[in-house]
Amino acid sequence: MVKSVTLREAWSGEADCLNCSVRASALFAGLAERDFRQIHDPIDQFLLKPGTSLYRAGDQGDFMFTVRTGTLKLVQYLPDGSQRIVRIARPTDILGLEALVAAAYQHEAIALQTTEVCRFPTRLVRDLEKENLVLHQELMTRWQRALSEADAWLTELSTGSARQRVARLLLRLVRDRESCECQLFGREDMGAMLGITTETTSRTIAEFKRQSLLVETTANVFLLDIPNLRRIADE
Amino acid sequence: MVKSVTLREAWSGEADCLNCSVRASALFAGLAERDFRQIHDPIDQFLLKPGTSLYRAGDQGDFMFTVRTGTLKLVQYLPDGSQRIVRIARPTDILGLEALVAAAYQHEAIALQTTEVCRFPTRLVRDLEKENLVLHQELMTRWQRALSEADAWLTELSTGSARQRVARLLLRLVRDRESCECQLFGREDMGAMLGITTETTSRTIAEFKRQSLLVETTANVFLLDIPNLRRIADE
DNA sequence: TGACCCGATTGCGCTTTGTTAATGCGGCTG
DNA sequence: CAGCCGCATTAACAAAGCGCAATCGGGTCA
Repeated sequence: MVKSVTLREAWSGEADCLNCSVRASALFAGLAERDFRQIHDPIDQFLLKPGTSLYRAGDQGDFMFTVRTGTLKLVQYLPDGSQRIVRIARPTDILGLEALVAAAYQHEAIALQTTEVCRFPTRLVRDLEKENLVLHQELMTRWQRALSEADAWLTELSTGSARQRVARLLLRLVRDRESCECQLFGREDMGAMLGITTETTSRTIAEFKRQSLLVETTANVFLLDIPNLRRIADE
Repeated sequence: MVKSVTLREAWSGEADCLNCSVRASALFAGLAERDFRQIHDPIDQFLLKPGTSLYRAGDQGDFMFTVRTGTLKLVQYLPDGSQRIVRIARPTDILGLEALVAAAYQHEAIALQTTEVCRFPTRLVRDLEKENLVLHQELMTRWQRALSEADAWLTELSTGSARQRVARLLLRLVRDRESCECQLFGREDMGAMLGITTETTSRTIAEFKRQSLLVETTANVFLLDIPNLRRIADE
């Protein structure tokens, strides 16, 4: 079991949205300068250390978040206390979409790496969205993207043998990347993404390493043999 | 493997939305009478026999659908050709939401029972939604509901032992129902929902029957022993 | 009525995965 | 530097699920 740290002392300043480095692909990409002037509530930034919980399932959803850097996991818990990771969030992804239509968050969001997020009030989005067609369109697209991701996790990451699932997860981690290098997560987290145990995950990855499908460049950073992994994923 | 039938000869008339029996809980619940008068394209109804395919992944998404009666499965296929059912649609559910933001459908939709659906043009929703806040809100809620469902399938139906998964699926089928009676699907479909084989599904259900957790009233219709199934689901 | 078909069920051997515990390894702390 | 902690890996064994094939039961069709 992994213990999680609470969000605390993670505030790292107010955001400068107009000059945001991810603005072009962020939720607010469609806002004009005059729209930003309407924003009176401050948009805060947070710097999360790995293991920090951004919010928990059931928390009141007063805020939404944009990931600037790093990675978070969205976790749901089973009656027996074990966790299942239902999605991961990467830079430009939105967290807390559900707050727009529900009172509370549906997952716990926990940083997997050092992660920067921007926080903005849910009601800000609710207000802006009524008048701004681009934002509105963007929201629907985000929703659809989350749904596609969820479906892909079902078909790709929760079906087939452990070997196949691990291979598919690895491939997914380097998709739309220039390099075929990627930083892996802890074995327990990978298992929770794939619906298999920590040990099976570790065994499988160790085997991939022995077969040179994975080459470790730095601690937990690997080069992937994409063609052969793809063969395993599809067999 | 299951073969699917194509949508054909299934047209069953034009819909009378104002007097629709599921209107109160349908997507268009928020429309006033004058809104309906704006609708010039006809809204057609279809009656699907079990196994009929309503649309396929990749088909151009010109229409959306409301389920009036029956059940459909939303299927995605793996590279090896095996199917994974990612969701089921029941009365008042919307099919083809993704057509609002993507060019094509993401799944194949296949009737599991005799099923009635209403079909309306995607662009009708796109147009109405711009002006009608209630419809707009309703759409977001639907999207979120689909997402919650997908997440639940991951945590409840794709995690744990086959016994637990089957039990959880059964419980889910009678949730928000007055009676604890329900019509089951074919074992192959149930397996495809749970990520297990047809045989394992059959063995598990047969075992439940022997233990009287399930009592068959009619062909493939069962009474559930909810408390004990719940115990299995959570153990 | 008898041949046939389809889906459910069962038996059986085999592989994979889960379980439990031990071992290794690197980094951090006192 | 020794001890310790967290995580990955491995071993050994048990259990679960898979794959394949045979069987069963109902319903259909000629």
